[in-house]
Amino acid sequence: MRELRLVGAGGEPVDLVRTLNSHGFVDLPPMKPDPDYRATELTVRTRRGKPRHIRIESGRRGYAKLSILGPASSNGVADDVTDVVRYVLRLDADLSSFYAAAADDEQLSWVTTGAGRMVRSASVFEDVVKTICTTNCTWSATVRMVHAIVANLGEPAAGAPPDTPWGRAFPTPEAMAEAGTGFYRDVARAGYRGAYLESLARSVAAGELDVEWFGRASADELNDEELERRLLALPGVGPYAAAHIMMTLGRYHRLILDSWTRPTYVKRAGRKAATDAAIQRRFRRYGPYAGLAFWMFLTRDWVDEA
DNA sequence: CGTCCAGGTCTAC
DNA sequence: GGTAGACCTGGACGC
Repeated sequence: MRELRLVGAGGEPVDLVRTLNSHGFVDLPPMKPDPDYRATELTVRTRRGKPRHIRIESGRRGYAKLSILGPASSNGVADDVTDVVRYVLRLDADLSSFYAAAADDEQLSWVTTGAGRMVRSASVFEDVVKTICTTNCTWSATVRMVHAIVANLGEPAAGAPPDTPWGRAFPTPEAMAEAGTGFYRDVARAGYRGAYLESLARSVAAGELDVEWFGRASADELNDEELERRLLALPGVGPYAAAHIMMTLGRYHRLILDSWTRPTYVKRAGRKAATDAAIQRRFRRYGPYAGLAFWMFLTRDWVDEA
């Protein structure tokens, strides 16, 4: 068992439950939250050996508790797993300036108690794949595709049951590159997205495309405009997908405007209608955090207020 | 049964 | 540069 101090890089508080229910991807394997999002299970790859199945939950005040389930693990493996969890929970992010801006906003000041930390997948590749699986389809179709990809191509942790997506790490680009066109068509039933996924996996596996760098690069090395341009160049990634991927990368300037967020904004704001431009004006004051502020505005009721 | 469309994108003008 | 039309799939509808 390990403990993780729930504090952001700027000393700001971290609300674990809000983080574990920060956006739809937390409900996709290899993550499996409890129904109330007060804890989650997750299967992660480590530098050596099989993936590990773990559980993250509240610990003593101000801490999360991390348990590695299954066979006993060495300290090295526990260190690896801890690093992955810190990454997934985005504990390295500094949201203090976002909170400073939100404190003056009557409709968003509630976030300063620790909301706004968006879960990210263990790799940028995984977030790109999942995002492509959300395009032009219902959420149930996204679930079907991602379940098939993880259940069939993901490496199982020790003791993982067969034929389920749970207990398996998200597949490597190599595994997805080798799966074959028939897998995407007949098993994942990804339709025309299959070609996008296969092309993406092949480029990454071949070392021609380094999507992980998109997550590591600073804003000086890779500014938002250039990053967006590169994301739009990926197969199957258009304006919506680029904005969503940028959110997972911690680039919150762009608002995710899609068939769910637009009507949800109108409802939450108590309006009859709102143009994209009007929505963007509402959150412009947040500058680089405009997209995050928008997302918080939409998802306030995802967690019961204490 | 057919039509529409969902957390859109691509191609061809 | 902006805008139709096609596109896999499978639920949700209307008929």
